[in-house]
Amino acid sequence: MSKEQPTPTLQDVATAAKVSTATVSRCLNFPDQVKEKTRTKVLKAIKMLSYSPNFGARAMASRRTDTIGAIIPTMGNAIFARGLQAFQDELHQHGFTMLVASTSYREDIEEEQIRALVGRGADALLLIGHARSPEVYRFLDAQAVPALVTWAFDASLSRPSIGFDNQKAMCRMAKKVIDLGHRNLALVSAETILNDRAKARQLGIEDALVAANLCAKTLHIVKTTYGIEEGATAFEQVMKAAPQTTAVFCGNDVLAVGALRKARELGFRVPQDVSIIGFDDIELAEIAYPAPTTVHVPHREMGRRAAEALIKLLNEGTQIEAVELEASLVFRDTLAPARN
Amino acid sequence: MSKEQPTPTLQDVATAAKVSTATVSRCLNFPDQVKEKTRTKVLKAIKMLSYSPNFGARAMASRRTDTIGAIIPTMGNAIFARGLQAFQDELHQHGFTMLVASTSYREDIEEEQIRALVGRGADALLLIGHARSPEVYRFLDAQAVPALVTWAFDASLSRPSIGFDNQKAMCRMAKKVIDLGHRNLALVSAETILNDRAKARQLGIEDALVAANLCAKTLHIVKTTYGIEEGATAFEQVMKAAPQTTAVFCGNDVLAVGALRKARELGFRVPQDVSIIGFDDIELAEIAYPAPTTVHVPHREMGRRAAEALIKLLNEGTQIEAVELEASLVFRDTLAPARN
DNA sequence: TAACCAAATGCAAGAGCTTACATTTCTATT
DNA sequence: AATAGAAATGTAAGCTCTTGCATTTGGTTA
Repeated sequence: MSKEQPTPTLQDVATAAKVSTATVSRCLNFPDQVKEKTRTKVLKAIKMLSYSPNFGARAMASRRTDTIGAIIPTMGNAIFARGLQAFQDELHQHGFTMLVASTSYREDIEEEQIRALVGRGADALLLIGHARSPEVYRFLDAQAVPALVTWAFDASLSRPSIGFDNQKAMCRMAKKVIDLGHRNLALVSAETILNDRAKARQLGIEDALVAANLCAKTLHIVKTTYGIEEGATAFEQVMKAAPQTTAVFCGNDVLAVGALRKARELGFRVPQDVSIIGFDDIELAEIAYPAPTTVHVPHREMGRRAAEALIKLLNEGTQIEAVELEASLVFRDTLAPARN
Repeated sequence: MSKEQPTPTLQDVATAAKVSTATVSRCLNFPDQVKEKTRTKVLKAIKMLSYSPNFGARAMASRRTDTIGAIIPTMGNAIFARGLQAFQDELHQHGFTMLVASTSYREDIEEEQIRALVGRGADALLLIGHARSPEVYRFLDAQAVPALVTWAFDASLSRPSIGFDNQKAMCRMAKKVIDLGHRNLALVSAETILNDRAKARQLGIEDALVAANLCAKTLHIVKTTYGIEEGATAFEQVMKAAPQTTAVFCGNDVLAVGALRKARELGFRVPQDVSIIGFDDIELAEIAYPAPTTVHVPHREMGRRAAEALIKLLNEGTQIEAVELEASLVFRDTLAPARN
């Protein structure tokens, strides 16, 4: 290890600049409280020693970190990336830092990461979806760390969320599909136990079926994990188990793109033989061929607004107010009237 | 603000459990040094108070954080995501935490992020590419924070890196392309000033040209920023400015996919009219149509190895040894012999 | 020139944890 | 039953900063 020469501290800088630690500290935090000449001296010492403040000590002494944590299911794809980037940009502009952690869609890891970020002094947290154990929320309350839920919106919950109504959006899409004559619907979905967005999307389709006087039970559901390959496999399963299917909904675009590829491989013409519908409208969707019909999620807007709300809360104590954004339907080339 | 009830501290737990703070601390860090009965008592108090250790304080007292920082250009796409995920998985298995920050390919932000992560107590850093100012390296040295470079490999540099030789890999690919009769090559590339990977890839093509007794100057280069749309636009520019081009290299798959789409839109048949070659072999490449020929980068392997090396360095003081991995050429459907 | 006041700086008390060392409590041995 | 030695627990110093309050400096004014 190279821990020989200890890293320089505030004290070292103070000594080198022949001032007190308080002055150095003020130099860093409130530059205009210190005289030009002193400041120059201190800055020189800092540069000379390559000093960098110890964040932990600072956080402890000042009781704030200007850090906001974001905990997302995965960074392995673009679903959250775009919104997160917007979130980060907004934070950065206001002098906040973002810390990201991912959970691989696992509840235990999420809890671990929440604790890790809180322990690291995150002043607030960005969370995806509402579904998590009450204990986690209790913990957040005990630590007095505000948490904002995004990628979902549910006015019935007391926790504020900034997002859109997954169920309503998917229901609208499903109604269109049903209008086009489709009666044998299938859904390739992520596990819905811990994923309220996936669950809501499923319910949305079922709502549409019921609204059209069809039986919700007729929706053929295949659960799978996340990934293009998984989407492909699931599509094959669907068509094997329910060959009469004319429209396959996918819980997200990644699955949809996999399904699309497999459809082509299996010789299905899309959309003539079978329609495929995605969700999210991520970059992937732009380049898939044929271009997938999907539900556009206002990622950037969501990220930006979430950051805005959190910053306001932290700086001014303004309570977060829930915001429902609109998801829109994007009709491209993978949806057509049902065959025959 | 809800900062009224202060968050519980070690001391609070100690009081609640009627033991000393030392015992609580040991309960958390060396559970088997404390008697079963005491531990139960303490754990109960912890749960009751929803206590969570303050990371900063712990780091300060114990002088280590078990945290490794990763600084990548962007999380907006899959290029770094996969390798990072592998990196993270490996770290997690060994009890380390990863902190990610992104730079939007900007040098000033990178420096800021390096300071932020070091300040936050990262025990080590993962960096992408070699290109950065000597001052940054001086800073890292002064702070005694080891940094490992990946996504690039250059044996001539003293800093160890774990990656592959971008130049060599691209050169191999370019040779194949030239062998297929292509003489009018173009390259759509990211800005190369601050991006040594992009630069190396360009040099690789030029090497191949020279090796084939062609003039390196004949390579028509269009610089652009990152993105599918940007790739599309750049492709159009290329074909407008140099219509005789028969093979378009792209600095990465994202650009390639954009180029591919635009080619289709403009009525070019790929690969009959024009060949398009990507780099990275990310997920995107799997679903693009036609499937792009590209250079496969061993992302996961790179991430895993980097984590391994860093952990060994931190735990055992073993110096990092540079590792050159092999990138492989993946021939798919967007490369064919030059027309006429 | 004395007196006053604001601006600049210094002093020292924490902030929440770990850990070396000291002390107490058990267990096992005689 | 007494006691050595191990195991468990406690005490308190120290990690690096920030900040309220005290002190010094220096410029104005009378």
